[in-house]
Amino acid sequence: MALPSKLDQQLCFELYKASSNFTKLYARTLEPFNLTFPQYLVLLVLWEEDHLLTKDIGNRLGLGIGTLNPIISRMIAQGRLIKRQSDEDKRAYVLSLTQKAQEEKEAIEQAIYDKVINCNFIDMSAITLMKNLKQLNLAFSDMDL
Amino acid sequence: MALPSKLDQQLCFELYKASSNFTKLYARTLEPFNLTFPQYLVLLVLWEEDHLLTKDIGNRLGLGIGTLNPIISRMIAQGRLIKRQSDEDKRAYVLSLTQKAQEEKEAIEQAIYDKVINCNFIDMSAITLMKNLKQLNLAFSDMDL
DNA sequence: AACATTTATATCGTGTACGATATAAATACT
DNA sequence: AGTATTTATATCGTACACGATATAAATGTT
Repeated sequence: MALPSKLDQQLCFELYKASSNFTKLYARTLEPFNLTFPQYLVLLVLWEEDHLLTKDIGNRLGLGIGTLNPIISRMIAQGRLIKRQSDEDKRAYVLSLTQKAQEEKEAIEQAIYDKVINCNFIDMSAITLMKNLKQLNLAFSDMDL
Repeated sequence: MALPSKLDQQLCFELYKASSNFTKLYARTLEPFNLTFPQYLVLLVLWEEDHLLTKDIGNRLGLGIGTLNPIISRMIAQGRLIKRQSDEDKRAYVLSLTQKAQEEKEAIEQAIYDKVINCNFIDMSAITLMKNLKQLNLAFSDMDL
């Protein structure tokens, strides 16, 4: 019987490396803002829709509370987020952007544009790549992983 | 001027999620063997070529010593690896598979085959995906990231 | 209303992952 | 040979990332 194909081994590995490379690239770009990549993802979510519950952010990023909570705590300490107990549900907490976090949006997006988008390789075949990745993640979401 | 494109934001995010999903899938498959995904990657490397130096494994996996060393230490404690000081270069250490690690290769490959390869989504468009990912990682390697 | 279950968050333990610093051995240079 | 630089590994500090457990509030059941 066929053993794990080379293909599969390479796929998981290429994905692992690509994600790591991308994270490193973003990390360097975000360092001047004293931001990590996961923290930036939280900002992306809240820039799109502010005043979300912890679980909402977790759902959108696919992160559990054990990962998200420390990230949020640090972002509160940084003065980027504010946490308020929800009125409707006293178990839940509403996360909101501070003025600082709202104002730095443009500068951060510009930095990403300069350093990341200008890496021409993004254009390569990003459409196909994205399509495949989305299909992949869709398949995972149907797997109750 | 165009802000960071939606495309880019989605690309980095889809990659992040896909890698995380894959790692989780592998983690579950490898758990019965008391193996983590990065530890499995070290085994993959050494199954292909045994008796490598720490730096060789690091190069092939794209991992620094700060990440790799704790992984190797745990694998030694697990009885999977043996570490011997190199004769040619007394700074370097040769990592070798124990008999246990050699013998469990088949069983682990079978487990991966059953749980991962049988996820039909692998077939989808893995060829295209792989090609794009390799291109991406090649571009990164030219960036002294 | 009393109780059981579910849900939202919190905390803990283990294991990456990276950058910075430290150390000893090897190599290059004068 | 003696010194400077590079190289291979080790250790540390910070920050994810996940699963397990804990707690309190909300919901469902009888």
